[in-house]
Amino acid sequence: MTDAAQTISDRIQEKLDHLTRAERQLALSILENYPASGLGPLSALAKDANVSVPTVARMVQKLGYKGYPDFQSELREELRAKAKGPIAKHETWAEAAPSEHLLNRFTDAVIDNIRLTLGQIDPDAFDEACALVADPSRHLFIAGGRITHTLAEYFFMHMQVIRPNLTHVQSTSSTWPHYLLNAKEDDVFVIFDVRRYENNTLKLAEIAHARGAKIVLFTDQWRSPVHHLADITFSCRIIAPSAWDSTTTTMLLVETMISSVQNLNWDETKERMEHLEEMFDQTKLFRKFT
Amino acid sequence: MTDAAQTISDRIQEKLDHLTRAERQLALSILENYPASGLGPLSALAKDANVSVPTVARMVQKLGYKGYPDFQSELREELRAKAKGPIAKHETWAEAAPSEHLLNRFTDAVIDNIRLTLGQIDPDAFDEACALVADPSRHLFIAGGRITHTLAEYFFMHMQVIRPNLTHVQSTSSTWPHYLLNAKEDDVFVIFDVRRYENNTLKLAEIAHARGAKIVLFTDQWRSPVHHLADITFSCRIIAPSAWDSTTTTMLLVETMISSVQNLNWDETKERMEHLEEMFDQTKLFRKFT
DNA sequence: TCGAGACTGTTATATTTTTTTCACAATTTT
DNA sequence: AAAATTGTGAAAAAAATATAACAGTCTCGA
Repeated sequence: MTDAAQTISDRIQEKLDHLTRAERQLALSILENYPASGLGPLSALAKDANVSVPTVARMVQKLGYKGYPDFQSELREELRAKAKGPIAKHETWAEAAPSEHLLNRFTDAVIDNIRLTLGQIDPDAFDEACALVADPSRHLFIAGGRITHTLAEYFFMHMQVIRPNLTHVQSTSSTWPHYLLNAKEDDVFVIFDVRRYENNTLKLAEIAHARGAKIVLFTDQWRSPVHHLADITFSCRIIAPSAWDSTTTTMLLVETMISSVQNLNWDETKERMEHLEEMFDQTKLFRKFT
Repeated sequence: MTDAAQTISDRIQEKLDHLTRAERQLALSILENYPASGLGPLSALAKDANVSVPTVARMVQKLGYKGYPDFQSELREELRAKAKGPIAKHETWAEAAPSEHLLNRFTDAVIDNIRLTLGQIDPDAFDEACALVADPSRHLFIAGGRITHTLAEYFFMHMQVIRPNLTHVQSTSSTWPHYLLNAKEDDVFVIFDVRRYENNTLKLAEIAHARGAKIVLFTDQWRSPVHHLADITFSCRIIAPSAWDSTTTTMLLVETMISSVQNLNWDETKERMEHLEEMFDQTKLFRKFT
């Protein structure tokens, strides 16, 4: 444990379990900008982590240092050694694992996906899509297929809080709600379709398109055939070192859209969220934040 | 402080010619192990460079800083920026959008989450968890709560293809399958629990723990209370510029685990995937790949 | 539900360290 | 030799740290 080969970062992480709430909060804050934040004055660190000055002093000693200056000098020593060392590259994500480890390879691939996907996105189209989705006067249909079902559900769950007047449609479902057939011209469909593209989803899109509804499509880099019917298409790169494709990038886009729509409807959302909080408090479904 | 694009190292080197002998000696010493030596006390730096204390004070002001502490805080700021790495900063993701656009801010936050999360992961623990989950002789229970339900379902969906003998439990469900109460010692629970932590999930974990089953937990950086019962915990950073937390990082880990487990069980998975393909072809649920 | 105990922030103070500045002598440079 | 530079020693000022006492809060077990 007290081996010289151990970095202070390791040491903190190791003891993370034995720390109390405020101390853990502090520890995480230190790791956040490691090691810079630990090299400033104690008071600044405390403020940064939103804990009190004594908490910092107490934890540093708990970690086994004689005092804050002692802790700092070890940090500097580590920084010194690191700068000297031959391995200055920080290209691995899971630092404790070799770069060939799946953790690093997979993350590399996903970051690549994110980079390439975002690079192709037209921000105006994105904003336009958000505006469409945010408009409560349009009925919002959200549809996913077999794989994308979870994404659609995630999106639906959040939209439910943000706005009224929406429906979750599972394209693989044998029975579509009949009012879907009555979709109006002003309605919006958010459709998820990645390979392998599903016939049902295409049919659904055709119905929507025939009724003149707007279609926002999340698909992969090869583009679902729904693409021809969609008003706005987001194609996400989904390549991963796996037998399956990665949904992570699409998830990122979906979450960004949720955040954006939420901002557009903030007044109403706020109210709805407060109601939700109340409900949760009443049902005691959740524990108090610890 | 004047030029943002210039590092302090650059600044020192630039002025190197206009410095006197002792000052140059000091400057070179600072650059020797940069930036560590500049972050210690002034007196230590002076001693290190074999110059007097006033020389250090004089030069720092000559370089344009208000005082030694000012110089230090700039150094720390630089270190901070550098630690973020080239990927996190200095790059706009959606190139067509300004860096203040939500697309870029959100992605920045998520990349940060990924970096910090992966940095804390113990690859051995990860491999161990994958091995547990891959073992078909253990019954696999997958449980998620309100928010994490979609993640759990996504994981379950893929595990279904990879291995038999598994169950999806929705912790918020009013009725848990009765055989959950008969969980054996060798069984494995994969539990998702992020804030706000759910009491039902904790109860479920307690049952599992009481029966001696293994518990693998996916939680957030603050750690669900289930953590105390879990054999292996993955804490994912979930901060985002949004009223909600981001699940993207957790999704990344889940997908990595899926990929890893799939590799471990490849022989069987292959067979099952082929069966699945056949089924899909027969039901004509999917279109041919175009 | 209640109470003991642990945890944390607040406030205050003592202590230590660090920084800044000074005057002046020694040394080097021009 | 004059001017600039540098170190020495010291001391004042400022900042940072360590510690204590205490009250409010939360947790957990009875």
